[in-house]
Amino acid sequence: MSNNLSDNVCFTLYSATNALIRAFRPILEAYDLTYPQYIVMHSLWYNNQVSLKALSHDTHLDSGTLTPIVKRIEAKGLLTRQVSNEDERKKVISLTEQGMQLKIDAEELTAKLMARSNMSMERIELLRELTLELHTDLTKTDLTKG
Amino acid sequence: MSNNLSDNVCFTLYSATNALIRAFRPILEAYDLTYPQYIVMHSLWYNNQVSLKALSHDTHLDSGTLTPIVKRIEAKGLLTRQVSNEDERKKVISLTEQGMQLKIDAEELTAKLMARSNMSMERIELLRELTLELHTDLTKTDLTKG
DNA sequence: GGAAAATAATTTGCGCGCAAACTAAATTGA
DNA sequence: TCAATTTAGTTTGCGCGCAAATTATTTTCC
Repeated sequence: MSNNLSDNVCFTLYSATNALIRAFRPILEAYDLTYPQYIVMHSLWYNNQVSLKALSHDTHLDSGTLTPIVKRIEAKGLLTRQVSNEDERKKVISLTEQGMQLKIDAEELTAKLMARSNMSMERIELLRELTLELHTDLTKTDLTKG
Repeated sequence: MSNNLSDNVCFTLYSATNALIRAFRPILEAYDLTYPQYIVMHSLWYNNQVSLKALSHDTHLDSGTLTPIVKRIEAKGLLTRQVSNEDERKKVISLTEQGMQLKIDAEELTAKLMARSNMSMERIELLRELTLELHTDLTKTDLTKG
């Protein structure tokens, strides 16, 4: 007998994510990055010189989304895209010196943001586990069996 | 010492939401609605004849986002927008007969989707509470005090 | 070896999400 | 009263997110 949007987990998840990205924006603006661009940089800081496909797998962003994001980061001079020698379909995405130097202590940045919420570490960790579980389940059942 | 994106609650939240909207898409396509459009309809099904501002408050979507969404739903013939008599700045958004008839048993639709995950009811409810808490905290601390 | 299928990345089109600028109407207050 | 301020909604510009179509390269397998 739910008649309230906030009774709906899809809606609360959706709203919380929008609020989180919104709260992240001014923090990331200091680094001239959007949140998806930050995700890509974060991925590369720990896994440099990868193909777009590998980056797509790690960031959970599809190639059609990723191509323009990577191009924009390239335009800022933080990475380069070169055709692979072994396989000319592939592009090797590599951080520039500037891109490596931008490496932000990622945990600190997240911690800084999450400190704005009054949630305990335990509840934040619980949220992380639940959303990870949901994502895994939803992408597993993409066999359109439902 | 996190070096993995999935260790980051922001990322897991972001990915889970994208996956959820993606999974919702084919289900909502049968009703010719996007997820944000569905949110607006859901709000109106339980709270008809409201201003854009009231709709904005209920859906957590800002007016600049809402105006084009509402216009698109209007184009489908599911609602009307009329200038208010009392206050000519305001618009009264009202469901049409067709819009009311579209009313989907909202809980069933969400349940149908969440059934695709293997999460228990308890964990889904926990996720709802945590995301609701996070949203509340983040919008409360928008006093740019951080 | 070469046609067919698979794979990697790009492009196109559309609908958000939102900050910022704008228009128009209502309210405030000297 | 009427100028200044506030409020409601729209518009603009930009960056996603993604499905679908496209291009180019590689692999498969006869």
